[in-house]
Amino acid sequence: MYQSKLLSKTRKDAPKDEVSKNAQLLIRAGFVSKEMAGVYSYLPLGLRVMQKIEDIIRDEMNKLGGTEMKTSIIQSKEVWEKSNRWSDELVDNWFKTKLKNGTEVGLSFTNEEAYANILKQYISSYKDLPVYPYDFKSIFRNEARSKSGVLRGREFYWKALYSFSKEENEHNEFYERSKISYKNIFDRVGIGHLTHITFASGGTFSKFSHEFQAVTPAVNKEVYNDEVLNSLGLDKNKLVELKSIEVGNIFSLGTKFSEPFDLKYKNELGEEKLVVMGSYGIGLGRLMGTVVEILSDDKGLVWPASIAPFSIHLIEISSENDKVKKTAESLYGKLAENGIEVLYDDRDARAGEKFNDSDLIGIPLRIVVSEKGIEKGEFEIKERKSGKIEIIKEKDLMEFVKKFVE
RNA sequence: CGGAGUGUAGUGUAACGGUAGCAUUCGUGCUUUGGGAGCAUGCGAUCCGGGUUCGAAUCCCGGCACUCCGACCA
Repeated sequence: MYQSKLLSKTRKDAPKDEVSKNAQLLIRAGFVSKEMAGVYSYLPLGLRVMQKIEDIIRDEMNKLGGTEMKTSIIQSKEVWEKSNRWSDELVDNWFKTKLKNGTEVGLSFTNEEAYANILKQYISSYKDLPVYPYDFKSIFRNEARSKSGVLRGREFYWKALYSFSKEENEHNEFYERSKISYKNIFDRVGIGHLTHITFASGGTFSKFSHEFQAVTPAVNKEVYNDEVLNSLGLDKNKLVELKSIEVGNIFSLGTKFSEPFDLKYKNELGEEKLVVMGSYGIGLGRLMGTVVEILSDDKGLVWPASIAPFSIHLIEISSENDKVKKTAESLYGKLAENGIEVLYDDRDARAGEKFNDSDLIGIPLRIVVSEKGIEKGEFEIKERKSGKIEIIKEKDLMEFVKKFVE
């Protein structure tokens, strides 16, 4: 893609009211635009990262046996009254509105009800189980206070998978496998080494759940109190307190939702049994923000190759000599032919500005096309993460790049 | 939802109750071309609504927005 057509631009200063590192960098680099507190629009660069994260999660969910679908955002009151989660006194973060005819509806803040309600139509026999539907969707939460940039939004994009199992054993087996999938996801987006599974409160529906906490030098501490520690039999003095961000959460729901929705199946003996449920969530925006919090440096963003918006940042150093532009164009074409995603800085800007922008945007590999390089038949290659610079002969370039992209 | 603070060009900032200035971005021209370069020139702002005053960015009231601390966080 031509950088001149990118739509967004970098800036030197972050808006003064944006305090979190993730939002400051993402805004400065032109990945997101702030609509209001807790509500961000994704610009082309940001969307590309989100899509890569989505692809990785989708891949892992499919391997886990998940089936992708899409539940609606508009939810009817009746459904949520069944599980007693419509009342604002019990759930205070609903966005509610009305249809023209006065019917009350809400914007979904989670999916248990939606899935239980739908699956009731399709589950009737033990032969229908287990099933693991999931979706990616925008979720709306009317938070009293939104903070930490993209880490805690009022509108955010997430993946939610729900497991529907015949009994506890079958559920537990899946639950354990889901942990591995989650671990794979965090590995693949580049924060696996810092992400740990932890015990957490089960909220309103189960005694405990598991959270995946990514350790970070900044932001967010949660779930660390005597009650939880005591009930887990842990000694507070033996624990180390770390700052971390919750990047994923899995719950065993038991029959908490299958009961109110009368979600039952007949077993081999013709007996009616309640379905055992679990839920498994990951916020994609939060995950992206977490990667930013953890991997960025003082020059800007640093994306792991797996979720970088582009693999290569191709930079031409502006010159009177039109050979530079021609060479850069031709290289851009060659890379594209080989299926390599390239952001090509074709702007008429000075080298310093381009280098700074490149560091800020954080694409893993930078290739510089300059007049002096062309004379020698060489390109300069810089790895964003390490800052390591190499000079590569023109004939070796494609091979080098292919190897790097793998 | 409780407490505190802040609202000035796209962004960052200045202005005692008395001409809204500076930097950057952006437009134009020239110079420049390996780490946000230089000269010239131009465009662009006081959150909204009331009030006090000869006069309000500035003081007062209300609203809205944002930020911070806390509560909350399927």
